[in-house]
Amino acid sequence: MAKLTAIEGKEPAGVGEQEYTISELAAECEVTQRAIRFYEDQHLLAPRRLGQIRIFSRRDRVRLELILRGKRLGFSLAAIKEMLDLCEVDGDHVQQLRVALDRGRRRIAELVGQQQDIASALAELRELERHLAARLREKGIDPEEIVKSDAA
Amino acid sequence: MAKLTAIEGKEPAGVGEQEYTISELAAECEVTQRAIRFYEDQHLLAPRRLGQIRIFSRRDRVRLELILRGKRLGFSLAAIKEMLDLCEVDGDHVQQLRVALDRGRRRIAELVGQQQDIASALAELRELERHLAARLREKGIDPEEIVKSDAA
DNA sequence: GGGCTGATTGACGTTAACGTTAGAGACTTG
DNA sequence: CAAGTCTCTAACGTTAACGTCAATCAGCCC
Repeated sequence: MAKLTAIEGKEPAGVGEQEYTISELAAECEVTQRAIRFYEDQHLLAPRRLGQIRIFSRRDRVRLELILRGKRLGFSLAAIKEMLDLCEVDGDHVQQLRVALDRGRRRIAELVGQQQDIASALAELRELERHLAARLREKGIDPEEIVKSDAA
Repeated sequence: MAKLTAIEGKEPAGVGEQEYTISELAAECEVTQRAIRFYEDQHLLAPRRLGQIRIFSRRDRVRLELILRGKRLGFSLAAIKEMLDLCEVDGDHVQQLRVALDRGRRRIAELVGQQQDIASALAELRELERHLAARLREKGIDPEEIVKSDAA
């Protein structure tokens, strides 16, 4: 496990400040190491280094989890990066706060638009569903009857 | 306009059944010709041919518009194709109807999931918005004040 | 019959977000 | 000390949905 043992050795004994190797982080967050390295490449993560080896802090882990959440929400990495950077505007520069607020609002507007699009798509699909179910009933067949070979 | 003139010549005089060349269709639907050819390549469209030249019917145009709508809704071309094919299950083969119904329901489930994801993303973003706005007010600044350079 | 326009078929280029070898250190263990 | 494990960088491969030439062919105009 490389130098990690050495590191953990340096720390008194226990959890101290909880750090992770890339494999640990990958396992716990259920991503590949490749993905993690890629995020670092794209400056979404910036773990500290111990020689060559990456050491991830709790903060790094939180960031990664935010990244993954963003992905599940369908955001691009670029967008996620923007939002993360945006969240870290904790300086008291008014201009920065304003820009952040503005971007956030734009994204809200985008999402509201998407919501509406999805809603209308759902309406159409449900219409289609009713149509198909009706046609099956016409043929004296129960639409709820389970069809076999239903696996992934 | 190549053979088109010849074709229109064959038709009595006017609109007859309204057909389009690829450039006309592209212009009216605001897509590139390349995209249209690509959709044909992927079997999402199948215009008739007059020699080499593609001739699009009203039905083709409707299909294209559905494709574009699907795209706006974030569906992949594969998914769109599936749905289009699905909508055209007008044969009375029970098995087909059932499969179509099943797929439709799965997609509905997916979309409902997306809706929820977006809803929670929106909740977070609105939370962030409140936070930022509050911090600006703390500094005695009106969050609604318009920021310049607001263009695209 | 030379040129312009518009259509067609390749076929390579592009972006995003990683996957997948490949080769090479670093460290532990038998 | 050799094997095994974990890590690193480098770099090419992949999918989706077209963009962007390039070369060609067909018809119309003067």
